[in-house]
Amino acid sequence: MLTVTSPNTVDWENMPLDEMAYGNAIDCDLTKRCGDLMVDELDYLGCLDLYENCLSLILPIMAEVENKGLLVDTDELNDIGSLLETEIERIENKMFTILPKGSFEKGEVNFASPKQLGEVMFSSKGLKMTPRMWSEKTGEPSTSEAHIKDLSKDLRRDKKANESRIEFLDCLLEYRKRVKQFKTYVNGIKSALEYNGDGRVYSQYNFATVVTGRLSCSAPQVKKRVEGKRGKVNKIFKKGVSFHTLPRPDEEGKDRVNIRDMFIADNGYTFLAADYSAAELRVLAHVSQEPNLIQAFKSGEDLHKYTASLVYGKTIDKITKKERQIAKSVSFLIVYGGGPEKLADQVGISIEEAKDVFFKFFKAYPGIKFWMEATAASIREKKYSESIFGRRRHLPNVDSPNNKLKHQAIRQGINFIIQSSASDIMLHGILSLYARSRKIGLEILATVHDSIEAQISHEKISEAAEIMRSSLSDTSIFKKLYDIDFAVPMAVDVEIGSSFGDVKEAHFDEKGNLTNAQELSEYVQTKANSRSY
DNA sequence: GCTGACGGCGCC
DNA sequence: AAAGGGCGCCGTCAGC
Repeated sequence: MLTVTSPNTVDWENMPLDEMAYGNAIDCDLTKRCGDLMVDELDYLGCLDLYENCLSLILPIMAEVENKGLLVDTDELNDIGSLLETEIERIENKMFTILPKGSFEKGEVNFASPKQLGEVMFSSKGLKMTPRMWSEKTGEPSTSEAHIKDLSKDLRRDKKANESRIEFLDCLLEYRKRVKQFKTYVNGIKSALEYNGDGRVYSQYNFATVVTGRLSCSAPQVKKRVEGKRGKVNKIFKKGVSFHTLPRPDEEGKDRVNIRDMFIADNGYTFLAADYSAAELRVLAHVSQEPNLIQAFKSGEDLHKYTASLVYGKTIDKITKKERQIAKSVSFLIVYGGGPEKLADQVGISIEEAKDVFFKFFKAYPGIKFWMEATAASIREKKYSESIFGRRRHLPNVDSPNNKLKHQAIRQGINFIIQSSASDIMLHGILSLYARSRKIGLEILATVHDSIEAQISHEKISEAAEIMRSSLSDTSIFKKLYDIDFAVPMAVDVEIGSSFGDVKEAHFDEKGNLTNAQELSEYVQTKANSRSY
């Protein structure tokens, strides 16, 4: 609320209603007055259409999503919880046996403290490794994953002499991952369930957080004064988790822990997820108007294979997994502003090879290079960049005397256009879907940047799948609303299953009909029948 | 006991 | 020459 200067010290839950009503009234008044001014400003800047066609409409829809929340499978939660507990204990014990005898005993050192862990890894008392990356802010030796992997890779050159070090580093990464899963999700969801009391968890979708216009997602919290304690608010209760950071299992199926399995559709409902395939690269095709990239998307071929075939001068059927992976990486690095060094690091090739890949990529898609250069020039001149829907990001750092900041601003500006445009396409997709969802009873449960999660009663999965696919992929609305001829189709994949973590691809025929409905629905029903709800 | 900065890492 | 965009959340630690 606008009128609250220190929200963390206010006890909302115990506030008298009239006091809260008064505060809210002031907020409404101020918001309205600010709103009128801002509408004029939006009009002046050329993005009032976006606000009226999309942003103003989507707010109440997301409020509905927030209030609906998601059902948690508590059996799954408990299973994952005890699995993680024993796993964490096992790894921790193992780590202490690896350390030199008499150096660090269990209970004496906390691996979660980068400072203490640094002692273990780098001091003469510990594993005596030589650091080569340091924190930018504090100058302390880094214990980051990148550093650990780098050290580990080097140690493996003399495997015999470094056996225990390598093992420790492997354990450390595993330990961190499991601890994070346990602390953030098992603990987090358990305490949320305890507070909510309805078996559900909730997320909050924030509209004015992300510079590009993406929604951010966070766990709503209640600040509360606990009985028996004096003074102001002294406890924070979380009502859920951020849905945007839920981990995926390392290897689908192989990892026994899949945090996403804990989130399920309501009893009698099937879980559906629709996501745009390569949304940002499609936007890149549109803004750059690169003919080969446009053709790649129009062809309906696998994009990364298509790109690889241009880069390596081979037919698509000759493209190896590795070549496809390289083509995929280089595409995303372009969107983020990454260079050959990152590519080499990511896919395990030499920097020379990586430079060659970049060269050939730009040769295959010359319009991308041209667009990036033209865009950079425009950003330097105007000090801002602008998305296809008229959103702007101001980038004063293009004039910074600091080279790093200067180049960073250019990358941010280029990425802004792509990320922001993709984000608004998705918001329009939500609107289209919502408009068609009511009559079949489809309910949106969550959104994650380029995907929408929803539920539908079992018997209507075919209709629901088709509605999700067709609403999200409809680009004709951009012509209608903004006179934009979108250059490529927005392809959408739909998945259907028994939980957020357990979905299988839906297949459609040319007419858009779901062809594997029978198989999917049997699978989902079987799963649902085994649940206690 | 609280706050904010920081390291670290999850996702798109 | 070097260059990864955008977030949220956890624990630790220093400072008040």
